Amino acid sequence: MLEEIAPEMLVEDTRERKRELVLKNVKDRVVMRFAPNPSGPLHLGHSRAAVLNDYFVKKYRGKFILRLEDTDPKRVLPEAYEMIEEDLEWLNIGVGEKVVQSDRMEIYYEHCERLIEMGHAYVCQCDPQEFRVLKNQGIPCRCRDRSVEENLELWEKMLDNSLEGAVVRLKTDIKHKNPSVRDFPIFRIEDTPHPKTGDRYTVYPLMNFSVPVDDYLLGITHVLRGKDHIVNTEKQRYIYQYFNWEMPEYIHYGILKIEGTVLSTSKMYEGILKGEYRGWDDPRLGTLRALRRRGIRPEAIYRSMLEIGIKPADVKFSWENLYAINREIIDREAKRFFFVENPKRLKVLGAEPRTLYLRMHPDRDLGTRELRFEGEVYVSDDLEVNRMYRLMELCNIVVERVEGDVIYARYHSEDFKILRRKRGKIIHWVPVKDAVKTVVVDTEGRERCGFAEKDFKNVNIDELVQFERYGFTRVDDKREDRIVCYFAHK
RNA sequence: GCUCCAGUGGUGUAGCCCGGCCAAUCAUGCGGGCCUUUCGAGCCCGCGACUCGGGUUCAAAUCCCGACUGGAGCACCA
Repeated sequence: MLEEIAPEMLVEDTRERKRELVLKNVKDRVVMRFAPNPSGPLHLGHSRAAVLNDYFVKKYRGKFILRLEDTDPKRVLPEAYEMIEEDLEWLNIGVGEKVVQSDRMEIYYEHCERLIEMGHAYVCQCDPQEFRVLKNQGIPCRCRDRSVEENLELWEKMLDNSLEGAVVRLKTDIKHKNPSVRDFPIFRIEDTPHPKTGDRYTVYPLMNFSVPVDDYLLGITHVLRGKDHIVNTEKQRYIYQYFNWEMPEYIHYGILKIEGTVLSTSKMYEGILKGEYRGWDDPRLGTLRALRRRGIRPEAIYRSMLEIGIKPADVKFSWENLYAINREIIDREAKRFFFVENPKRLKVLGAEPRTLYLRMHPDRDLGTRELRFEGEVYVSDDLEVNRMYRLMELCNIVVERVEGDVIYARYHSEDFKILRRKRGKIIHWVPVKDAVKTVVVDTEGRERCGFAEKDFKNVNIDELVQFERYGFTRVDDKREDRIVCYFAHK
């Protein structure tokens, strides 16, 4: 039946089902978390975890928890809490619950105490270098077999701020084949004031402690993380075992390698402070806000990340693929305008003035624009003497001479076919009168100056437009003397 | 160096678990054509890959071993 009416629908359907991403071990409900460190806004790298979590949560009607992991006061940027939420909202990710780790310090302390009481953790006062030497040989340090009472006493001292240079270590396997797993630290002292809690705490949990504790208490069922966390998963397994907790399902995906863009939050921040970048949304950066400013749609990023998926092999991020998806989205809504970069004056002799009305979009009704031709226009190409050109949508001309910055040409004919026969080029043009000074900021942050046609002045900020043959840009700012756009892609 | 993981066209992806229907999917890219007064979009055609070597098997992209390549981890960061 369906085969007769619409066979292509069937084909499409099976394909879609095949490519769909699935989660293993889904019981009644999935709870997943996205856990960034609030050191800056979200970038392309983060968007992968955020999107995949959101996708699965929506697919299985579960819960998305945003957990801000701010247990290293040195790596917290106060504005980042807000920025991360904005970025997620922009990506259309539904945050079901928000948790901030610095609000949960007492919880971590309690659980640490329990581990000490059970004899699974101890306070270690060894010099880090010395400990490492012992650890690498698989030899326990002398702190390891202190009594529970002593450890609790020392732990209290740590909290009281009367013990320096101590850490709490988890007893794992001192001969574990991965040395970093051997009695790894779970708490450390850090005196740097915390942007949220000030100097209230000086003892902070390390990730491999706070993460499993929170994952368990929040009821996380599936954890999606990069394979750089594989060893951490192994470490965290000890915590689950000691508390006799059931472990969530872990999925480790390959590293997403993104070339040609700055993604390191600390490097970006440094660059901003030095004035090298104009802010978190500088077009050279890989932050979501930079992409937004350039006119990349959140759906394009979302689809891009789903396409990449969760396979364990590393993947190279392809800007081309992202652009292709974005182009597909914005093509139908982007109004067309003429824009000439590096403008040169062109005087056309012997042509009658006239007014043209062109469509804003080749196949959708987005209105018309008006071009008044009065003999003098801007063009961006270098024109050759004696060659025929066509001012697009207008008429054929032949270049006569170039005098300084001004090109002189003579009107030749109307018919497009003549141009074809003479193998002439079609060029863009903008009437000199009423030309709108326009700056396009490219992906390197360079300003490219030129003129757009008169009606371009009616665009709204934030609108996406296509400068014909030039590329898609987002209108960023309108000033009295010019309009500023950010370049998206061809 | 040690430990672990992975290798499908330029890029991303499907297939690999449960060998045959895979002279390998889809997208992007590239080349060509149609259309078009955009070198855009759309439509059509084409290009292009199972890292290599052994083994198991009637049969291997799919299973096993080795090599090579790439990656991750080896912190009082996350």
